[in-house]
Parts: sequence; structure tokens; C-alpha cells
Amino acid sequence: MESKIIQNLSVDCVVFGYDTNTKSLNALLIKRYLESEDKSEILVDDHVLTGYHVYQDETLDNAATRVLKELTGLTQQYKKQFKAFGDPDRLTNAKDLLWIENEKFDKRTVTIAYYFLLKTEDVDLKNNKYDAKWFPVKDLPELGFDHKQIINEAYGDLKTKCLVEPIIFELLPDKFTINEVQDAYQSILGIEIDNRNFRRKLINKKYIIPLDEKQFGVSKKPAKLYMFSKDVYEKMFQKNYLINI
Amino acid sequence: MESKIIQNLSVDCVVFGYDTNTKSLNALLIKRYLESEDKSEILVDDHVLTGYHVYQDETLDNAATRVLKELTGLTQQYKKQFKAFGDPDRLTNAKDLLWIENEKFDKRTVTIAYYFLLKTEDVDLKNNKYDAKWFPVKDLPELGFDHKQIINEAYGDLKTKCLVEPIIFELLPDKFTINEVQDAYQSILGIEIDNRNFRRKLINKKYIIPLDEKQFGVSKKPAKLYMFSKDVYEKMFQKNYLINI
DNA sequence: GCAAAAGTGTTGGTAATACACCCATGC
DNA sequence: GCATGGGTGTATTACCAACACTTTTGC
Repeated sequence: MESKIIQNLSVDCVVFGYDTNTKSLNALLIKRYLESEDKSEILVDDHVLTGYHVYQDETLDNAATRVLKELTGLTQQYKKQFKAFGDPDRLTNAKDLLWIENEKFDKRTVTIAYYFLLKTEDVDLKNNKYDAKWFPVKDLPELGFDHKQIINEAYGDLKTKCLVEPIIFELLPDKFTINEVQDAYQSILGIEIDNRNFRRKLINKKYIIPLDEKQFGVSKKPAKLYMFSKDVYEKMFQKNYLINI
Repeated sequence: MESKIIQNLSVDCVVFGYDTNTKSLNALLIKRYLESEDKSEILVDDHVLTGYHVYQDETLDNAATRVLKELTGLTQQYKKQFKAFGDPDRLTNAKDLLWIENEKFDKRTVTIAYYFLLKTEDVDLKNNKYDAKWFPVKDLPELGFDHKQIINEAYGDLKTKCLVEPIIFELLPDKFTINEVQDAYQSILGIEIDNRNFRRKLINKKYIIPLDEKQFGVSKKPAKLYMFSKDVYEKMFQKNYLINI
């Protein structure tokens, strides 16, 4: 027995994928395309986030996880519910109205927005049934609904959060070099960091574990690899209560 | 013409009020009371957050502001939308079901939860039409629905946020003493802070403005008063990008 | 004059910043 | 052997943490 969907409630997923090679934070978007009935005219041709209605018997978190799995096959990624978007006019520009009419959902739909953190390379886009593609967060295409706003707010939340929580490691491979971490911070925050100071700071953390391994297959001097220990991190931060206003 | 409500969507407001005298962070709760038809039996007698359904033509933020105004008369308080709660079973314990039947709203209602920060003394509870009362966050009464969870998550968010943003001043009067700030931090975070270090730290901030005024009407040595300048604060923090993981 | 809370200084350690060159490797 | 990115050290300054007594006031 299929469960029914809640007409006026959806989840939307901002899927952030970081690409270590291009040093770019990307968002995964799907195509929205609609022709007129006689196919003479393109009515809608832009991109949107993946999302879907919430089922009657489903939690919000599960709905988001389901949508992510449907899109990427992945299930265990870092997930955060970061905001609900529910303005009465959030779906009411001309293209959106056409689309809604076609898809038959409620003009006043509230969406619970999540973002996911993962590595671009973890998603196989070949044969993706939604024709999903990565777009740099700093160079987004035309977006339907209020999805540009949703992505930008998610990005803002991510920037704030990565200053105080070690979520940068969700965006990097399990084994990484110090410079890769630095590049990720620089790219995401749009700042420059002094390499010597950054190395010292990171290497001194007990939860940054040096490995007896180096990169291979790189065309220059291979760098030492490290990993992040969530266990060590969490044990340390029973205490950390530093007021920093 | 009255606008229609959205049956399965509500906002709930965690109204935090800090009491400078008792040094207690409180939440404002209203009574939920229901008798059986013959009045022989009390069916429901506990407390809940204030909340209400969202109207069709209303933003989520406006719904929350409306609910706060209805309850307290206040309109300009610090407000944060912090999470949506939408588990299918969030309103399904026995008392909640009785209540829902009586009030005729949807068992599967998603609520967008906000918290507000203000001073206990700003709210006049005399003649409050909802019979609202303050309860210390650390000593909550029996609560209906999932409202204990909502309050606790709001409190958690507040604790995190007051470490990195100057929202503590939303909870204090415009003119405050250094010790009042310290007391507020200690009470909210449940920590002890060294008074000398704390004073030095705070007084050195350019956005903590010393006033040519002292307390009066206190029964011991009156303390110097300060105020917080949001303008100065915001001008400073164009830059502050310190990674602190 | 006394109870209560306000207010005050120093030291040692830790962490942030600023800054420029050598090194190891693959090709 | 050379181009590329990896890796290194020091001095200065700023902030944090620990710690106990004196001062001012209202009563």
C-alpha cells in the first residue's frame, strides 16, 4: 500500500559537493523543462533543487534522506535541516505557475530545506535519471522557484558552521593533505590563509591523525596524508566553552 | 474578509524571557485544560507553547510575529526560526489526541518553531487572556505535544548561538552592569566565569559603551552601567573570520 | 561599623600573526 | 636539471587562565 503525499508540504535538498581538484564547492541541480502542448514553444527551461512532497507517514528527515538517495544513491551523508521556506508568493512567478499547473501541486507549499555535504566524486552522474549536474555555488545558472535564495541561505549557514564545527571534513576524502583542507576553507569562505600558520594549527590538533602514507599518482612531490578522527574530536569537546563575541 | 488557515501547518513560539533579578532564563507557557462533557473529569491539564496555524496569505515570519503579539503585545523582539517539527507521531499521545479532536486540527501538523528573546519584565502577565506564565527553562512543568523537545532544542540553539553572537544583550535591559552580563552567561550556559577576566574582556570591547550612570535604588554599592552598541559591533565584524574548530 | 556586592593587577602560558626560503619529487 | 607544489622556523603580539584582596555604598 502506497502512502499518500501531503500536498502542501515538501522537502528540498541542497546537495553540496566539494571537488578537491578544482577547489570548487558545487551544488547538484536538476533540469526543469516544459514545452507547450504543440511543442512549438519552450515554456520552462531552467534548473531546480531536488525535492519532493513529504508522505503522510514519514518524518521530515526521512523525506530528505529519501530524496537524496533517489538522486544520488547515497544514504549516509552529513545532513542538516536548516530552514523552512513558506512565503505565500514563493512559487508565483510566471514559469513557476506554469510548472505547478503541470505538476498539480499546491501554490502555497511550504518546503523544509536541508543541505547535504559530500564529495563531488561520490556521485555518479552518468545515466542519472534526473539529468543532474554540478554547478559552482558561486556561478549558479537560472533557477526556478525560490531555489536561488534557498541555496544562498544554505551556503551562508555552511560558512558560519564551518568556522566552529569540523564539517569541512565531510567535504573532503577520508585521507587528505593539509593543503587540501586549506584550499577547501579558502574556497568556501573566500579568504586567504597563511600556509605555515594553518599547517601548525591543524597538525597540533589531536583529532588530525597523521598517516604513514603519501599521495601517489600526483605529478609532483607527493604530500603526507592525514585523517580526521570524529571520536577524538567529540571526546575533547565536552568542555570547550569559550565565549567569543 | 478573513483569510483561511492552513490546517496542517502551524508556528510555535518559544518565548524566552530572562529575569535579571532571579538570574533565571524562563519560557512563557500557556495552560491547556479540558474537562469531560459532564465536567466530572479533567481530561487534559498541562502547559504548552503558544502557537497558531499559518494563514493562507501570510509568511511564516509574520505568523510567528502575530502569535507573539497576541500573547505579549510585543512586536519588535529578537526572533529566530530555528527548526521545523513534523514527525507523524508528534501529536499522538492520548491527551494530545483528545485535544486535537476538540480543537479540530490535523493530526499530521508540521510546526515551524521560532524562539524569541526578551526580558521577563517586558511582559505584563496581569489579565493575560491565555493565562500565560513564566517557567524556568531548567524546571519545566508537564508539557503537551512535543513541546518539551521543542523548548529544549531552542535552548540548545540559544546556548550555541550566544557563544558567538551578542544575543545575550537581547535578554538584558538596555542599560546593564557587567555583572549582570556575567550572571546571564553563567545561568544560561551553566558555567562559572572568573569575574576579573570577564570584566576585562567585556570592557575592552568597543561595542560595550560605558555610561556616566550608576544603578540606583539598589541596597548596596551601585554598579556602573553600560550599553551595547549594535552599530559598532556590526561595523567591526566585516572582517572577523577566525576558524575555531 | 558592618554586610554585601563592586571593583581591581600581575604573571605565565598558549595561540595568533607576519613573514621568505629550501626541499623533494616527477618528468 | 628544472618546474612544481610541499614543507619548514622565529619573533612579536594578543589573549586566556589562575588567583585574593580592597573599596564603596546603604543600612
